[in-house]
Amino acid sequence: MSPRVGLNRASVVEAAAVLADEVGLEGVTLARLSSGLGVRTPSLYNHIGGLDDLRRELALIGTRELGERLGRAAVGKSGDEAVVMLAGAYRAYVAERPGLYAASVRSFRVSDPADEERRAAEGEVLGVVLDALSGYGLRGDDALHAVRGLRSVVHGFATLEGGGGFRMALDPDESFRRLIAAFVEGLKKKLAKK
Amino acid sequence: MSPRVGLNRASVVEAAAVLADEVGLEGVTLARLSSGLGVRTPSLYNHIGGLDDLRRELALIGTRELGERLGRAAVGKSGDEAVVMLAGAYRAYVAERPGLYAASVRSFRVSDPADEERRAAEGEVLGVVLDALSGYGLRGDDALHAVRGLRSVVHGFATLEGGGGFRMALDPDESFRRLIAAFVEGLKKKLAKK
DNA sequence: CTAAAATACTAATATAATTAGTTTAACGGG
DNA sequence: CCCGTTAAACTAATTATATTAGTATTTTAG
Repeated sequence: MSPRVGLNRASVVEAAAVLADEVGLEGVTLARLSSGLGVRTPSLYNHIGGLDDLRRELALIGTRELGERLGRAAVGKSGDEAVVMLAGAYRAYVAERPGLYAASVRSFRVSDPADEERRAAEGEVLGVVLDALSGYGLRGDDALHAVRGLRSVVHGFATLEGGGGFRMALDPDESFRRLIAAFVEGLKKKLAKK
Repeated sequence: MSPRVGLNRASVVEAAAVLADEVGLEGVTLARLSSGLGVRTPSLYNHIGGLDDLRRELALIGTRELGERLGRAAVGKSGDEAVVMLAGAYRAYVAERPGLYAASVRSFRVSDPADEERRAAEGEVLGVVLDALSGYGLRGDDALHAVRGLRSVVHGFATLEGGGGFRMALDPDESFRRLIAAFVEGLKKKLAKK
């Protein structure tokens, strides 16, 4: 139809991100993507290296966006409030951009341990959470255990929720509020003593 | 080569389960499966309805096996000990049969809400966890919120761990121990008062 | 204005799922 | 024991996907 549709790497990746959020990460095929962009499939190879490259880019965007959201949510907060805000922002991001989040979760440590960009992006996220937990006086490994715990809690809840894992009848907001409250409480009690 | 290899539905599904644990759920293709079984791909259709049917079967087995493990882990226990054993058994199952667990997580509520077998299997799991939490005196919605919380915590940790989401340096057993301890502590503190 | 680079294309290959239709082994009733 | 039905394997063909190679054409740079 049209010579020169005007694609570039950024627009292709952005379209893929939208698609991922709409139909799930598994639903992102080059055929579907190219069709939506009004182009034949091989034309995408002028802008991306292939499906793996595209997925890596989605993962990177997902991790970075998550880091930004968390950073903004925690700014100026400390202690329990910081954790609650962080958790809420994390959950909200998973709900808003499920495809990008799913891409970000596939760890580069499996696919390509030498990927420094992804390592750095994850390091950013870790830093934000460590900062938010600084008010509890945790040091070294204690802080890292706490970060793992918080991430597990929120990731677990958000992915089960997004995947339809909860029966509808019970308000998920309330479940989440209680879960975070319990974690915060346990953090203070347990990590103080051990 | 050989007429009558001697397949049946159970043996095909079992081979698929082994494959899923080895190469991941996404790696389970009918081509790979049939090749491993010494048969041409279309022959599998004599035993299963197709890839969707196979995945549903894996999900069902995963949910049921998880339920059995949890039931055995919690038997005779109560209170904190029951929760700790439950959590440990859950995490161990995810580590041992990651493919089956991944299949079980894809909720039937999305793919086929009318699937009564899967609903029942998930109900079994829920029942086991509710029983284990009975010692905390939680009733009705309070108990359901607590189950959601516990499941989120353990699912989150186990899937992040299995997906390579943790940096190697820090002992995951210790992270897990602390997380469950914190959750249990928070459960008592927070769910008593609200 | 022209040469080079970039972008889109067609054509072709390989893998995968699925359906249709065929062959043949196994098994049960006479 | 034989024959016919059933079940389990097969080949062939269709559709969808990713990917590579090679071509044409538009845009851009000098």
